[in-house]
Amino acid sequence: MATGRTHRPATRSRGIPEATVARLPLYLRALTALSERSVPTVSSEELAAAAGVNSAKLRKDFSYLGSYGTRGVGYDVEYLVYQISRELGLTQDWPVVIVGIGNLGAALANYGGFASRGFRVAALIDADPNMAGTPVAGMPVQHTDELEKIIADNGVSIGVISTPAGAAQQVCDRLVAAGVTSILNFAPTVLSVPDGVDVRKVDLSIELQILAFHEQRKAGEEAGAEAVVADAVAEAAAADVTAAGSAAEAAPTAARAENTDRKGPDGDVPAVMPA
Amino acid sequence: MATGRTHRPATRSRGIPEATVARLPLYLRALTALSERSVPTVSSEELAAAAGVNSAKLRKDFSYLGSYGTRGVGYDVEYLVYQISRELGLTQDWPVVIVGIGNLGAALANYGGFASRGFRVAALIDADPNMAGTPVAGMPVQHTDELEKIIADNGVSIGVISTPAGAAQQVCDRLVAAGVTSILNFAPTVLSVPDGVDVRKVDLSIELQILAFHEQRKAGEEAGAEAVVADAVAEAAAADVTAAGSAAEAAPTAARAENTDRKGPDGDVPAVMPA
DNA sequence: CCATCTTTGTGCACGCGTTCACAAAGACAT
DNA sequence: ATGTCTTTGTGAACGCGTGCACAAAGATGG
Repeated sequence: MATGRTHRPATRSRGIPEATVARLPLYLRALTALSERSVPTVSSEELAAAAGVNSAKLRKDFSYLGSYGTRGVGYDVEYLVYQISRELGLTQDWPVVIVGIGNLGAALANYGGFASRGFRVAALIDADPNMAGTPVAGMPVQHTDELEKIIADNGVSIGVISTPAGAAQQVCDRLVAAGVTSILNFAPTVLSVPDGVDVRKVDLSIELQILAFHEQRKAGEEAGAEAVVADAVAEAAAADVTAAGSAAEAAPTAARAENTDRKGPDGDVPAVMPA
Repeated sequence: MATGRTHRPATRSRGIPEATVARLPLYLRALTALSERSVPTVSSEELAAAAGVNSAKLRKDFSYLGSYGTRGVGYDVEYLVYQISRELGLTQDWPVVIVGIGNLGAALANYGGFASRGFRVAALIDADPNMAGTPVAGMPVQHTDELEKIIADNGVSIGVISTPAGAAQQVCDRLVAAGVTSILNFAPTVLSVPDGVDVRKVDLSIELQILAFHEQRKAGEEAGAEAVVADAVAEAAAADVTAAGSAAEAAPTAARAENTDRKGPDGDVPAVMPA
């Protein structure tokens, strides 16, 4: 059992900060695009713009990899592509299994971004016997019973879980027992894994919820609470930060602009509301 | 404002740290599960374990929302569910459009996690005329031409982009022009948006690349790096992952269509091109 | 009503990540 | 060669996030 401990001791990596590692794929993509356009060199400023980050951050990130730039010129695109690929371990071929071939699993199987980056889908696995043999993305789906054998035969160390939440932990346990040490989890569940196994989580609904939070904040700043008329967004250059009266939202009485704006900096206290 | 400008003002949200907001959905999920099991109260320790975080962190997170706990007892599950839902803006209904109904778009349309959390798929939009009318997830796909009208009619403020990379920026521009102010982007591209618009990115291949990095590090550590010393590894079984030439080892039957050399299926060419 | 026990809420310290600003390094022109 | 100009690489400051440790608050039992 042993729940809990799902976190990573992580950052013990050889010098390279976790935040930097997370950005390397971003740089790599931008560099690949430049490479395809036969651009020979690129400055930190240009590359940073293409990757959507700060140039100083980019330079510092690269400094962890070594001094691959030339002052006064910039970075050699091809060379940098190679260095980052090597650092990320993409110069080798990573066999990957996808477990749970529903809509999402099928989407992942068809996703081109994998094959083009050193990943190879070694097998598609599903628990539904009726799916066995069905071709998805030009590859027959195999039954869960074969899981251990598939992993052993292909030397798979990375697994993708796109099953329903209820099956995720069980699948995870089997993957780990079979030798998988890195898992990308799409199921909305917290997975428990032993030390030494990395888990990364992608949760679609969480991302949306975070957006909703900001959206609500934006709407609240500008007008009342309720989703009044879907008014065309006028230039809300108001630029003020009226502390949202979120507490008052319980009583949605149209949009009261007047509504006091006392309380400047401090957070708004819920005040009432019986405990 | 031209292009560029991808940075976000970030934590300008008066009060609740961004990191905390990102965890609220996690707590909410755990609490919902408890609620369904009719658990009346929960301690920070228990809830933290269920959510996979540190209990101190959880308490601090909740402290930003207010003092909703009872010392010596814990938190009232139902009450906390309500408070977090309200804070995240999930007590209202958020109409969402999904643009790009390929494999991934279809998966998103079918994803139950949306409807159960205050999100409602208002429309599915695709540029392919042949898809128009085709039912996906019990809803007819509509053509891109209808985009502006759909957004206006439904008061949509959140858009999901699951198109190929090449079309993403264009779709994004249209969404924003039509009034969308929050975007969840699945296309492997950096989107440029004006201030006031939030963009969150979910990139499948980036996550895998990060895993590959750690995987490589693990393998390298164990094998003793480049040390020439002929170490007699007893448990060499797990080390075979490092074998670089393992590509030919499996050689699955299915011919992998065309080579991935030139242009990746995801086509990450366009990207940015300022000036 | 008091003592004890449980659990929250938070002050504080620490470390990571970000950003600024600038000296060093090299290209390039003269 | 020398000066100028561009761009890298990084020292240092700052801010955010995390986790510890503990006092305050309230429940519970006598």
